[in-house]
Amino acid sequence: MTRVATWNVNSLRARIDRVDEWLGYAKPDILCMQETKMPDGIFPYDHFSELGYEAIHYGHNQWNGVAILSRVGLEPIKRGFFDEDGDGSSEARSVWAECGGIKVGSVYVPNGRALDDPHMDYKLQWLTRLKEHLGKFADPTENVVVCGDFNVAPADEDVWDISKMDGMTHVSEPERSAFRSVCDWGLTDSFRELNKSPGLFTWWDFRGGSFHKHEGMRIDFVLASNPMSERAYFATVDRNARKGTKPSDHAPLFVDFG
DNA sequence: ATGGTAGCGCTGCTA
Repeated sequence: MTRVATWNVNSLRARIDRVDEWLGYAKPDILCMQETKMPDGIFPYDHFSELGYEAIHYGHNQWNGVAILSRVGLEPIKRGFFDEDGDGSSEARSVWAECGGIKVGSVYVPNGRALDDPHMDYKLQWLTRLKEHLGKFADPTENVVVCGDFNVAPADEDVWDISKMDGMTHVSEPERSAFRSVCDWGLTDSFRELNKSPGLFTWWDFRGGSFHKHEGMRIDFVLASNPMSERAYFATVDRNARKGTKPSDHAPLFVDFG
């Protein structure tokens, strides 16, 4: 069994105790993290090594930052897309490695902010570039997982109340279309394949008690190529990690592959 | 009720 997890930690420095706690009981083999919000120079490689995890991190500053932890081996492949230099001139939104015979990507898709904001165009273009990158990274007949915060709720049942989302980001047709286009490369939303119920969320706004009102969205995914998808047999969101002291606004989710 | 909270880092930006 291989347990593949993804978690937008919303600052690794602020969340390190919660991450340690979660690694201790969830015991993922591979954990993709987003929004570490730190440069590579202070990423706690040694700390995770003591916990049995190899790691690759890509971050420049207090924004973005992505990582992959693995306890089944880790061969670094690329910081950023293949058309990015990974030395600081581009945003740190993707990192790529091979872990125990699985090609793994950890991605943090731009937020978009609003439908009429220039960042929305950037978000859509970034998703197009992600798909182009996948073509160079791997073949969909290989073992591939692309995990992360996509900032898109792909279907109406992935938000708490679609009637309140008219004109809002994360649910617009251009965003959903761009997400589907990435999946059309050869990736399946493995969590949804295994959990058909509506109202299963991975993110809740810090404001207004959204978590306790169950007002969230499902915007984090473990996307799996067919050889991986066929092996997926269990998936869940750990809502307990969204409770208690200093939680991230995202909960971790994982998929177990036989 | 056009707010609210969290993190970073220093005053406003990002989400």
